[in-house]
This record gives sequence, C-alpha cells and structure tokens, in this order.
Amino acid sequence: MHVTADDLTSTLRAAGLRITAPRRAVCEIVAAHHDDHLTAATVLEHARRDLDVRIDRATVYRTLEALEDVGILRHAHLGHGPAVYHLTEEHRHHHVVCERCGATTAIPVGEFDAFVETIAARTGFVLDVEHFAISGLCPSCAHR
Amino acid sequence: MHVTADDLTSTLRAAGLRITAPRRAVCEIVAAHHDDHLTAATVLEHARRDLDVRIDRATVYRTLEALEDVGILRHAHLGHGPAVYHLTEEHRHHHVVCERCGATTAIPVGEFDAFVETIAARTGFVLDVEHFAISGLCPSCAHR
DNA sequence: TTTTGTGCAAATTGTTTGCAACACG
DNA sequence: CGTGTTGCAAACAATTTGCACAAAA
Repeated sequence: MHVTADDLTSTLRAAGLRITAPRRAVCEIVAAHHDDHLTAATVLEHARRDLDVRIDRATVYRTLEALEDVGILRHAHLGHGPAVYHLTEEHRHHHVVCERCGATTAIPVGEFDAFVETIAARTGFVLDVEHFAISGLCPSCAHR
Repeated sequence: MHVTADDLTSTLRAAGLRITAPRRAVCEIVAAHHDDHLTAATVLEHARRDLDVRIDRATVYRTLEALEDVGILRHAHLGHGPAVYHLTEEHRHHHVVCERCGATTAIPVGEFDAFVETIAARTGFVLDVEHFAISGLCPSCAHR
C-alpha cells in the first residue's frame, strides 16, 4: 500500500512538529498525488481547488521543507522551472528532460548503478543522480 | 593555442553580427578566463574592474547568448545559482557538485560514454550530460 | 500560556523584455 | 543612412524572509 496522509502527519508529529490545517492539507495532497510531478504551485492549486483551503505559498514551501527534513519527501529539478516533489518511498525512477521540447522520460534507477559506482570508485563522490534531471534531446528532437 | 578574443569576434562577425565595444569586451573576458567558471555576473565584474568598461547586464546576457547561438560558447547549471559559461572548445570535463558544501569536481568526459550509450540504446534520448551538473556528496561530506 | 506556525508583504536571485536612443557597417 | 545594439527600467519566476498575529499542545 502507498503512503497515506496520516503516515505523513504522524511522521511530522513524531518529529515534534505540530499538525495544523495547512500541514494536513499539504500531506493529503502529497499522498494523493504520489505519482505526479508535484510543484509548490501545484500543491497550492490542489489545496484551493480540491480541498477548498487557502494556504499561503510560503506555508506550502515551509511544509514541503518540513517533510523533506523528516526524510519522507525529496525534491528534484527537472530542467528550468519549479522543483518537483516526490515521496522518498515512491520514487523508483529518474528523469531525462528534452532540452528542446521539454518532454521527460523515466529511466529505471538500475540503469545508473554502474555509472554511480564508477564515479564513486574514481572520485569518492556519492552521486545523487536524481536531484538534477539529466538534459538531452528526445528521439524526435534529436532527428534534426 | 587557445581561442582568442579575436577568434570570438570574428566568429560573431562571420555570423553577420556587429562588433561593438560591449561585445568585444565580453569576448576578451571569455577568452581570458577560458578555464574559469564564468557567470554573467563575473563577466560584468571583469568588464568593470579589468577593462574599466561598464556594460549593462542585459547586454552581457545577450552577448553570451549570441556566442552560444554561434556555437562557440555553452552554459551549464552547476546546482543552484547562476549558469556558468565555457568555450565549447575548452570544455573537456563534466562537473559533480557536492550538495552539502558546494565543492565541485571534474570528471573526464569519457567516464560518461558507456552511460550515455546505454540510455541512447534504451530510450532514444541523446543525453547532454554536461548541461546540468550531477549532484552528490563529496568524499568528506559523504562521511556523515 | 508558551511555543510554534501562519499569512502577508516585501526582499532576493537570476534572467528576460520592451522601448527609445544610439552607433556599426 | 538604416538596421542591429545598447542601456535602462520594469517584468519575471521561483523561492525566501521578517514580522505581527493566530493557534496547537
């Protein structure tokens, strides 16, 4: 089963944080859209539209940050534009973004393993390949 | 020998662009700092300090863009913060940036070849690994 | 009732754009 | 001279911050 809004709020509470209406709303949205590319703006939108709650954008950022601090959420940068958030548990693929048309494609994590290990062996750096998407040209844009 | 400021201005001129004082200054700076991590702000700084020329930031961006359009310059995003520019000719390595302390390390291009080919074979995407730096933890930050 | 969290508004950072004046070719 | 360029100032997008007020625990 997937992570639920309650899982998220409990984790926040366990970390000594208070559970407020805005926080609960953000948790619900994050849980409900675990496989989307959630941005802070999207969360705000969902709060207003789906839950009919109006939260300030600063609060959205702060709540997302709290969830990240607690370890259940992460954000990634897919090219330019806003950061996208995803549950740590759910993220089982990386992204490649077409720098011309913006199309994104998912790449299974395993595809990166050999590469990450090579770099670790050579440089000592432990890569976090998913934090910044890799740029490139999608098949159709590449044909030009 | 390295690319000179004249090489840059000639290329611009060959593309039908006019050579103006600001453009010449930017070309000189780019040529002189071919192995640095030049940002638009840095270019501006050098223009003012080293060349005693005051260029507007919009002009710096436009000139850098012109150089990119002409194919002799590229920019990359090393984590957050401003884009860094480098001569196409000179760029013989990629970067990995420590997400904790910001340290960057260079990785020879060859290190990526196998990976880029695997992705191309599997997805048809032609990766441009250098456009967005890869995030990670440097050896010392990783030990925590 | 004492912290912690919220909304609001303003600040920040990096980059882009509209436009009138300007100058290369 | 005429079109490409510049500087300026304002617009932008994403995110952050300061602060008085509100509300969890």
